Amino acid sequence: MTEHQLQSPSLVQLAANAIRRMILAGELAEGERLIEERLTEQLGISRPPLREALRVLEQEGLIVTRPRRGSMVATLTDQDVFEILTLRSALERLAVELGVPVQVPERLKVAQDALLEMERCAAAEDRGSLVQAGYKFHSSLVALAGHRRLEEAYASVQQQLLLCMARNLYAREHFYEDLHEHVARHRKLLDLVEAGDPAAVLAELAVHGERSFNEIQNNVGSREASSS
Amino acid sequence: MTEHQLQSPSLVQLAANAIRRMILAGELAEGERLIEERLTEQLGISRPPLREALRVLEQEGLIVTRPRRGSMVATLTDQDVFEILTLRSALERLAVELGVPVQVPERLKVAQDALLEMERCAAAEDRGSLVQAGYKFHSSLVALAGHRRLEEAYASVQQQLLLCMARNLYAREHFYEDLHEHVARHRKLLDLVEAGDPAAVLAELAVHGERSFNEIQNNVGSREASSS
DNA sequence: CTATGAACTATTGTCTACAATAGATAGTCG
DNA sequence: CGACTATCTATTGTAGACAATAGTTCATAG
Repeated sequence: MTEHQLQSPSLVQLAANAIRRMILAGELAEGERLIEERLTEQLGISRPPLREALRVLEQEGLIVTRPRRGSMVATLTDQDVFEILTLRSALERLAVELGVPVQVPERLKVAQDALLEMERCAAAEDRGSLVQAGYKFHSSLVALAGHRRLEEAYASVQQQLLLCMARNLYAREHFYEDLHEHVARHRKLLDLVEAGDPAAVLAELAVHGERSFNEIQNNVGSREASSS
Repeated sequence: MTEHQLQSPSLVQLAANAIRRMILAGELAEGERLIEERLTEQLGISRPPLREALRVLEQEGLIVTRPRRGSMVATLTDQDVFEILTLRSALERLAVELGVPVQVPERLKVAQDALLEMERCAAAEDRGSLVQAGYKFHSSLVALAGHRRLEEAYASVQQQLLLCMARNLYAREHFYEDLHEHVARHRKLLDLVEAGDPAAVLAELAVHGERSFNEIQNNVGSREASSS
């Protein structure tokens, strides 16, 4: 049932991916203007496909466009971070309600693999990769529901969270106070999922989300303080 | 705090709105191919802005685009309808959790007005307008949360639901078995919101959603049966 | 010295034209 | 007579150029 829809990507998709990567990697600072002609030179394409790519990123919430004033990388306020975190939490809850107990074993396998990857990263104290692995783990949990729109919405929200973290290196360095405790929480989450008890997973997810919320808010706050 | 950001809409926005309206009004059938040149003639614009508009609609889930094969109006399967309804429900739940008890009285006013409009439509037995008014009512409930991303996500999902209903007139004619009972349920919902009891609203919303689910599924099913 | 206005430049919005490809149709071979 | 292949056409993908506007800078007047 996995659809291997291999189809040559258009320049629009390639451009959108490239710019998305640049933004999430922090190569483009928040609030930075995206000059179309400059991007066309960098990417080696012409403006029409680039502009279509910008529309895609705009819908994804990574950039903001005002008529006649061009596009800029989205600037996230505390309110934005609040919105992202609450929305993410709500989507995860739906995913658990629909996906636990697990119906399709293959999907569980993906989550298990992601967790193993997280544990490897924690052992190597590689915080950067741990963030990525954590992202994959959560995505795989959401994928348990077999709900395409949910997955897309989640990916979009998670992406904005990465943008939020890309804006200050501080978060990337200090994000997880205790790596192993962090991974242990994820292990517990997966165990509960495997046990097939949605209520227990939701409860764990609640404290899980609470922690993320505090950590991110603190990091964002510290950035504001440190920039003065 | 209401931002009157008056800014002249670009052709992209105008085109997106126009095509969106055409799709939701049923003027473009589900699965119908959207030939770019034909649309440019209808709308009196050239292809670049049109293509950007199509990207917007693609991200909104109203059309599907495959590389080198153009765009077509999205075709919704039963799985799609399931996804739309569950997602909508999850978003409404988040809205209630954040928005009840009501913090900003002005927002409640909007919901009250929408409900009055619903009651007027029910009294006039105008099912078409009732659907619209119901949409506004639910949107205003979601707006209680003061959560921009939530509102946008909800609008997108709700829009797809309208697409789902646009594909068969049957749903529009017979959607609400009992108009007044339907409106009464909404009245109760708003009363609970005003009372400021999130748990009670969530409980009512659950049965509310359950009903919508059955009604829509039945209508979709009947369409499939009646088309043979 | 400051504030207001106009001209200018950088950038976006839009259009026309060309290149490339997927689907269709007809022709030919088995 | 059916199936496969080649050509052809309709449509999408991309490029480059022109038009319009917002922000900036400089000049001038108060």
